[in-house]
Amino acid sequence: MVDEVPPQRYNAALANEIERKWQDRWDEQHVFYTPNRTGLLSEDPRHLADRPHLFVLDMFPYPSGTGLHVGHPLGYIATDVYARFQRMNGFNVLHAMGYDAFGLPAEQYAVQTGTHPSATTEQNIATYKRQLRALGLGHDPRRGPATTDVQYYRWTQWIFLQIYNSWYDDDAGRARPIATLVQELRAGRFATPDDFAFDDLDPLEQRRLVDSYRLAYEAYAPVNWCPGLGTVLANEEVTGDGRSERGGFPVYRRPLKQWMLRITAYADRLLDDLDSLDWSESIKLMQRNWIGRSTGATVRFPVEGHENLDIDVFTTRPDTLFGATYMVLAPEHPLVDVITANQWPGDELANDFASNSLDAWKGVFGATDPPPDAVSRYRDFASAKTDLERQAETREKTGVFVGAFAVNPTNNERIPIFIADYVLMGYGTGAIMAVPAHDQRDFQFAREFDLPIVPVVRPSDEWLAEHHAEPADSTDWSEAYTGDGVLQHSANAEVSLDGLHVDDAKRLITDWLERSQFGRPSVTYKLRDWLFSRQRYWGEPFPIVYDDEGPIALPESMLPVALPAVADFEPVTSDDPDALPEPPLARAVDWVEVELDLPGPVWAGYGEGPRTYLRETNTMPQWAGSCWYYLRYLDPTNEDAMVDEQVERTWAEGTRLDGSPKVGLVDLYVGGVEHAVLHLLYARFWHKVLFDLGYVSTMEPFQRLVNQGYILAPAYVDERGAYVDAALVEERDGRYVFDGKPVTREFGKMGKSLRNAVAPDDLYRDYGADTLRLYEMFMGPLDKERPWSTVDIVGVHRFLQRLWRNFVDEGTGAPRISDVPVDDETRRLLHRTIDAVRTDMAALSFNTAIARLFELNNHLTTLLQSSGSTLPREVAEPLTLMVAPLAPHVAEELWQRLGHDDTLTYESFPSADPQWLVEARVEVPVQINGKVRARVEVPVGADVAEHEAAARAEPRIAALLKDATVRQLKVVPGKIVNFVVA
RNA sequence: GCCCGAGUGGUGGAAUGGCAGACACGGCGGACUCAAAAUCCGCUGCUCGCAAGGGCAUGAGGGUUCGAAUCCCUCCUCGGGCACCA
Repeated sequence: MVDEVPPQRYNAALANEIERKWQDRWDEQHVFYTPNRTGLLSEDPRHLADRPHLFVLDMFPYPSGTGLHVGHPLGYIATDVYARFQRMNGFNVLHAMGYDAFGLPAEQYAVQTGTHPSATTEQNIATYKRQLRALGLGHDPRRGPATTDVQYYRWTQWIFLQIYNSWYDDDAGRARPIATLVQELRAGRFATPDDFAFDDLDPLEQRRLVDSYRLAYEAYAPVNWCPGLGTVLANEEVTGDGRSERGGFPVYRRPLKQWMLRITAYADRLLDDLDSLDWSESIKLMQRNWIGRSTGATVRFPVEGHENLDIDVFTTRPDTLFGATYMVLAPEHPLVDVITANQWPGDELANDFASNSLDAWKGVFGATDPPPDAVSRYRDFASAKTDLERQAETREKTGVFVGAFAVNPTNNERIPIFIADYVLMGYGTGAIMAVPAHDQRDFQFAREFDLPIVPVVRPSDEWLAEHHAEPADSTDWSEAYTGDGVLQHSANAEVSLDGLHVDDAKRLITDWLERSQFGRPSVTYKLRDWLFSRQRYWGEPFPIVYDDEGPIALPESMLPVALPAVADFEPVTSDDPDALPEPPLARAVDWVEVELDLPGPVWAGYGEGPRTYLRETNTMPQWAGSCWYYLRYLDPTNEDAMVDEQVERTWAEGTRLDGSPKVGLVDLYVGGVEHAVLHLLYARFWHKVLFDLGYVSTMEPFQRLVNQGYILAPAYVDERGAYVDAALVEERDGRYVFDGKPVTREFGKMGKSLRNAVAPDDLYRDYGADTLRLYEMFMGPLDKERPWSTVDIVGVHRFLQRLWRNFVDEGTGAPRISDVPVDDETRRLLHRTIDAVRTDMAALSFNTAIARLFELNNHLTTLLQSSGSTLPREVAEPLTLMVAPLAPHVAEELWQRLGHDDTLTYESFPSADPQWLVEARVEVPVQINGKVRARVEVPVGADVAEHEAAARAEPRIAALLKDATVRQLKVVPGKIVNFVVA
């Protein structure tokens, strides 16, 4: 005989029933429709548009074929709780969810399943929508576009056109429309070929000149070529060990013609504007490091034997210029071919340098052959290495002398020129002056190649002692000295740095360099321009066509350029590093060839009547669609503009946490830390371009950023080192067994690769969505990683069950509510709880907010048990409203059973009455020598003397103080009493 | 190698200069039950003690302070980022 479960017990079955009911009702009644103040979507039956606006955003998901696991919605739940909380605080909250659906994985999934990516993408989005709806997320369903919608990517293409049709005016410090560049060129502001007036240039020259200034441009430059994926990649998509972030295929540096976006023009603003954002310091730091601004000087080194030929180097240590004893160019440096000598220098070398140097300088590459052969052999050696191999070689210094000399402009010493792969073409000028005494890499190279090491900064005595070194003789140093010190050996007829410290020496030598025209102050960045084209099918086509001379942008009227529906969409992949990129769209011959009559000025290549063009066959990278989706949420149905100006302005109004006006459009942005430099840098860049061109009114996209921690889960490895399905592993006596064989447990990020994903559908079935929501919020602070533990879920499920039972008779389902006033103790607890929950929710500290609600509910449980009475409405209603953001379905159901007809979504969040926050008396711990020995009660507001009297009157304290001398007494009223005794 | 961040009961965590361990899981004991599950109640950092009570405890060591998980220094471990960036 099995006992009946009470029909109205809050269990999974009842929870599911309640959840379905409220999800349907929210949909039917358009509860989460967020009105715009003007324009489209301004229908506003609830009069929300007059409220202050708040934009709460999640990083939108990539709809993969496997659906959601419980790690995904952590951030979505958090933003939903926050959005619901702020709706109850009187905000008109914009909260929606779109889909980032172009990109590599969708294409790979399509290849695997043999289905077209448009079909799989549609299915995957449907799955995600179903799973997210079941969580009860209060999204405005009208505002969630997919980046693959043609009506969406039409505007992605439009933004690309704005970028293409802009140039960066360094003097104005912002991007401006390309037409203004033409005005400036006509006015003679910038140099033109052979100093011809702009209008005297032929149209092709004009076009090339203008193209060279655009923020989107084609460049033939070394790029990251990944044959395993069949596409090129951005720097940000290549891991530290030279592999593709997606798939882990080797990546090679190859010079290829590709589209680039001039993000470097924004380097300073991307760096400086971080200060005005409410982001964690660690994310800001990651962006700062990625941008990598270095200040120093560019110095011009004349090349011996070449009239008017100089090599520019960038250095952060111009103070050490007198110590530059050789020079190094990157192997790919364009001047290498010009300066490489035909023969090794002869006897004069022995006069200037140690007699055995030349053989050392030739290294292993020039032993017998003349310099050009040595150079070309070294170049082959260097370019054959993948980044991975370079890494593995523990930074052994290699290189070769090119047989030529430069002149150190400070002292006219001739210094040999080398090529070496420790100098990178892509950074600074691709050439360095080497100061081996004060740079560790140069030091190692100098040791390897028997080059002079001249110390020009005198190290501290401690350093010299530690390195057993003599200051004058650097040859016995064990490493370079990079610290501060006093300059020496650094004087010529015009300038002397001797006796100065490093910072002063930098200033003085930079002045001298400018005066003598050998250099100038300069700034260099690690950030490179953004490689923006991919050889993929599943991405946004470029609104670009080609004539014989180069690219031409299509006019806005020809948007969208729809992605042709081809059956043959597979990328051409290879394991041959020498394979060349082949965009799949190039095979869509009918689409590629197009006859157009392009209007526009002659200098842009337009206006020649109908003619045949070839379309650009590369597509945009996945980041393109995610760079601006938050803007489309504002005005998703607008067919005339990316976003209506008025609408954008209303959502841009608002304040930061400290009350100052916000500079970022989105009030709260929550997402994974993996986008710290990729998406977040790209999106900031696009937003700034749109800001410069007047399409948005804020200079930043995201005011407050919170990175949610990953959900970790146990993963199990078998004897061969392979991951096994975690769901099928059993625990036996503390050991783990899979299919009868022992496996070892580790913890890792939940997901497909570790085979440890837990599907939300199972949890909806076993506990309900409210329980899942509450559990994910209760596990710990939002920004910390946390281990998933399915057993712990029962704790929050029990809470909901007790809450339900306190409100509702489990047998009949009738509410157990009365209108009698509560006792003072309960009322105090209620108001303290309200106060704490408000603070915690505003701070996204949901775990502690939930703990406070547990306490209140536990108190009510005991209260009802002891009195057997019904729950006073005075506490029932605020408790329901406080639970609502976290567990909205059950809260709505209780609210209804409390006698309310309308949704509680727009009810006011309870406010604490200050009168009930203060206690009449307060318990204060009494310490003796910092150890708590007793507690005494004093009236609130008691002074120091009252505290002391109360403490001394306490029997235990009195006994302990009886034979002791009180040397000091510390009282913090209401907090602590501390006797310091001898 | 450089730069961040984090180390608190058996577990997740709370406390950001003033009572360490809120809240929850797990465990132990009890009530209900023929029994079990569910539910409810109590106990639960370690240690000495029959008890009253004492001692020890926030990765390790030192410092500042009447008082330190919290601030400072050194070290250890783990996690993350960057990595020949001149």
